[in-house]
Amino acid sequence: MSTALDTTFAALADNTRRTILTMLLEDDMAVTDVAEPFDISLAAISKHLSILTRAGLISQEKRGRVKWCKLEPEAMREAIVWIESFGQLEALNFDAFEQFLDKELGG
Amino acid sequence: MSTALDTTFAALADNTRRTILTMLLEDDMAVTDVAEPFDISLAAISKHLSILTRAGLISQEKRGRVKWCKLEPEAMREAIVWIESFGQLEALNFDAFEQFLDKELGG
DNA sequence: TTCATATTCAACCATTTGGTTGACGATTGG
DNA sequence: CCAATCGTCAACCAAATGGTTGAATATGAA
Repeated sequence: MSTALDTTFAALADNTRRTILTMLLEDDMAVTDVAEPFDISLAAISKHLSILTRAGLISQEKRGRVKWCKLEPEAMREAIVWIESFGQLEALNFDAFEQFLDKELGG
Repeated sequence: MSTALDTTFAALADNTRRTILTMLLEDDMAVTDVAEPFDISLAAISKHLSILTRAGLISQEKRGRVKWCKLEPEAMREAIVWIESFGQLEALNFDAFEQFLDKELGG
């Protein structure tokens, strides 16, 4: 089974896709313009965009013959929560945390 | 070409591996004990651990016939830095959480 | 030494990925 | 209407994943 978090992290696990997301921070872009700086085929970019869309990280809307790509940063929230929570838990000595929880919740 | 960030995100893109990392927050564990709660073969777990090791997220040290797995959370730092650059999502206020914990546990 | 435990390796399978090329459908401008 | 542009689809390829089973390797214990 593949969770939303799986899909998000998998989408982020490729430099081309991360670069595309960064490009889209600035503004919405047409597929052709997204592809322009890369050295791979338009079809390859189209696949990357599909993966980003499936992960919810971008949305695509066709107007005329141009398909516009728009960043959807909300989709990253769950991943951020996971990774930052992990960091928090790690930072605060687990034993102390457990003792704290026992005290607060236990009984 | 596959960057460190690629490898880290790819390693995180699987629920079994994320669960393993969470388990290791508490303490170092032997491979067999890591495998225990999961419903898949030991060999499958062994592969997951290889992927985590390759990503630097854990280290493994053999003592006797037991191989101990240890969390290496530093490996997540680059990923955290990247993901945080999408900062509109910093709406989820972790600072407050940290301050709360400092107050409760600190001293 | 012999048996059991801990872990990996090897071979296999199905699915996904990241790329290619070439054809195709839709749309727009002349 | 015709040609160019935008983008996807289809078929293919090589490599990686996530899983299996069964054999092999280390090590420890009796």
